[in-house]
Amino acid sequence: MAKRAGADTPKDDEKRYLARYRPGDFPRPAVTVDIVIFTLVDADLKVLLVRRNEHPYKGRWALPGGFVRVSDGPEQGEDLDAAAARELAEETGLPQASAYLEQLATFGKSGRDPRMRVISVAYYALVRPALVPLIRPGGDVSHAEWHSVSTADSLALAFDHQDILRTALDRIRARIDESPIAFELVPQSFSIAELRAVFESVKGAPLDPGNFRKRFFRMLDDGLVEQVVGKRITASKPAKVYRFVR
Amino acid sequence: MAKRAGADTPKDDEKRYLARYRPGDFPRPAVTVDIVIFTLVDADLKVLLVRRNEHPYKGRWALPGGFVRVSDGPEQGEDLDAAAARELAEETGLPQASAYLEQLATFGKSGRDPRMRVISVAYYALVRPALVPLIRPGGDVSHAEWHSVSTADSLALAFDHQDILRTALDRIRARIDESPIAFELVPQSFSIAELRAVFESVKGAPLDPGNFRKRFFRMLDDGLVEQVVGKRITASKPAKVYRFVR
DNA sequence: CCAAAAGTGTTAACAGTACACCCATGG
DNA sequence: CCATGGGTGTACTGTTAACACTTTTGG
Repeated sequence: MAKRAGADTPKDDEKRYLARYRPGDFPRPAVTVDIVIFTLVDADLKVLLVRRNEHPYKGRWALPGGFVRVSDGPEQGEDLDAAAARELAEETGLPQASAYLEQLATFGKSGRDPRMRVISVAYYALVRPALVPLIRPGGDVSHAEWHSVSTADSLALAFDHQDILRTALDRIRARIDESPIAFELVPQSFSIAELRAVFESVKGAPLDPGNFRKRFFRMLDDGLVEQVVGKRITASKPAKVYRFVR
Repeated sequence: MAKRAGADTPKDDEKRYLARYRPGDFPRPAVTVDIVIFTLVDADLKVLLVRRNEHPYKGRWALPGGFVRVSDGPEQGEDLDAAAARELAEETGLPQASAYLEQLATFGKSGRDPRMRVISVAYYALVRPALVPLIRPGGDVSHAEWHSVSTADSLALAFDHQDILRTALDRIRARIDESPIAFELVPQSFSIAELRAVFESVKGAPLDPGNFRKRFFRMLDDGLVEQVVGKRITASKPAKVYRFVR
């Protein structure tokens, strides 16, 4: 292992190896991102679906999604998260980073797309109700529509999108009690009742207003939320409004 | 839309479309599965790492893994879960389905493999301590070794495997309180103290024996575990043994 | 007998649930 | 003035955490 003049350093060795390297000709799957986009309209949890106007599953409702742009060159293409953010922006017309976006799971059963082997990395997104009117379906989408999650179950979605939707629902139902995702479905400032409506819609069950209030005040004590000036006009007594901290 | 004789049914339409379809020549990423294999040795949580003997990251420790076998033909290749199970079996020499295996997350940052664009679907596996002596690293693995998770943090793993390992640790630490994965790291029949050791190793903190016992008895009441005949010989008073139900 | 770990019991604090009730407001 | 929903209080229950204690074994 003595060093010869002009000999290999480990770095040289690696450089030569990588320069010689040619991506193998093993077959590769196509990789897509599919996004389960949720919002709340009239205290009802909705998911954005697009109608397919090409085979397979022509005419069926499907989750918005698209291919991940990659390359084997020195620029290897977009990150997975970036691909999801781009698809979300393209399909909704919303500006980048205006919605909460998180990876859900990856679906790669053979045969899930009859055309070719496709592996889909699924994400879920939460869009504030205030942004919903801004949504202008763009890109290659012919027709996008909000569906109530309760009716979307009986809709015979394309591919395995039923599985993906169910997984996303399970995920947000489990996560809403543990993480602050509920604040992604209310306006920047909100009343306690509005936040409760988010929980009720996601959980699909009514909550006791008094008990929820106590739970909310613990969040206040913990500094998770703080009161802001203003009142929310309701059908009865006006309510105080709060905002999520950081 | 009137039906002509011998005209297109929607099915014919779809068949013709699919027959004409040729997978696009869009570049595709390589897709691998990487597995974070955990076990418990002497009440210490271990992870199985392999030493790379090729560039890039030659000489570094890495998670076991390999390419997903796919094709665009009518047989599209193995499911993702099957690929993970196969890799697990190949790398450890254990029979199929002898360990708990679950998808973790998908890692697809551009540049994570300098050779080409690689998207890795990560899984984690839990291997019962009793099976550890049976492990005979096979396949393309030159050298595999159990590392304590505490020391593996400071090991400069290959690729982004440090991220993957940390994600796996976060996952099992969160899941051990919510799901019965703890029983996957203990012999078929076990004492309360042995189960407690699993929790302590995963959480990385000691638990009060008395309080853990009460928690365990709730599991007994719920029918989650049941007592079996026999006793566990310990350094002191022999302990009753139990098994996980279903 | 002694150390060690199995096994038992007690207490306080806290979170979740059910439910009764008051209060301010718009109609 | 009354229905509505915001806002408040209370009693009960179950869970968790801290900790003191007894019992049974091996050495």
